[in-house]
Amino acid sequence: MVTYFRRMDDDRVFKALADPTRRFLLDLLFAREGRTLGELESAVEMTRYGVMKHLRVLEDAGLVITRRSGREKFHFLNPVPIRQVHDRWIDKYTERHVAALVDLKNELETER
Amino acid sequence: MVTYFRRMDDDRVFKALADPTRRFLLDLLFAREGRTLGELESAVEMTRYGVMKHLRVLEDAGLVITRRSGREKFHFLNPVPIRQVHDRWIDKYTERHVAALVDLKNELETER
DNA sequence: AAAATAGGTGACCATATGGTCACATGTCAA
DNA sequence: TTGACATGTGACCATATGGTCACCTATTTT
Repeated sequence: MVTYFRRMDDDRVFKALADPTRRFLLDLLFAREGRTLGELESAVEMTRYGVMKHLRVLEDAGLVITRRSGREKFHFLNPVPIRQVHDRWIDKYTERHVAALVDLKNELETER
Repeated sequence: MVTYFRRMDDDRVFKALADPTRRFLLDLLFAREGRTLGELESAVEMTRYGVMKHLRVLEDAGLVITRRSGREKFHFLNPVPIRQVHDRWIDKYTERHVAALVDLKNELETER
């Protein structure tokens, strides 16, 4: 029960990952970092305000890091919180097995 | 945009992880697997129905696997979807660096 | 067979969340 | 310095989500 409350902090990370649009924004930044709001906006079927709100959520969660330059704001993906999610439920010992299993699954699925 | 829609499937995994109670249930199963509903219920301040609903969501997402025996139902943690989340935004090359960084962070924080 | 135990369903309600709009600020170019 | 560009804010609304309750089924025990 202690854990229950202590962990409430990373609520923001999981809440941020819960929305498909936000995950897609992370995908875009994963493919190529340093994008501006306008650039991201054009990739999603949504108004600028919606995208901004999503980016705000991602930034608050620490999943996206920004850097301003003049009137532009560049967005970068931060993988650290993702790794922490991983480490929460996959310990060092089982990691090898699980990773191998997932890799195998991917191979089998792409082979077809 | 293709990715955007193709990935809609794992919506369930992220939605499942979005709730603190569900994450706590995963913590409980991570600590010791094979728990029954009644056992999990007593660890959370919530009615049995709430816990059941959460377990259902976790099961639908594939994060929890169950096995019935008589009138009891045992719950087990499945780490595979967690690993898939990891692999989506952390590639093989940066994994080493990120993992080392997170480990270092943990050391520094527990040292104090 | 009756009672107790373990789990399950559908409806219901308060609140949280995603998305848009009107309006506003700061920066660059002509 | 005027206009265009890039990003920001607060209010607002429809829908999704978490939690409870009344009621129900299946299995074990006495």
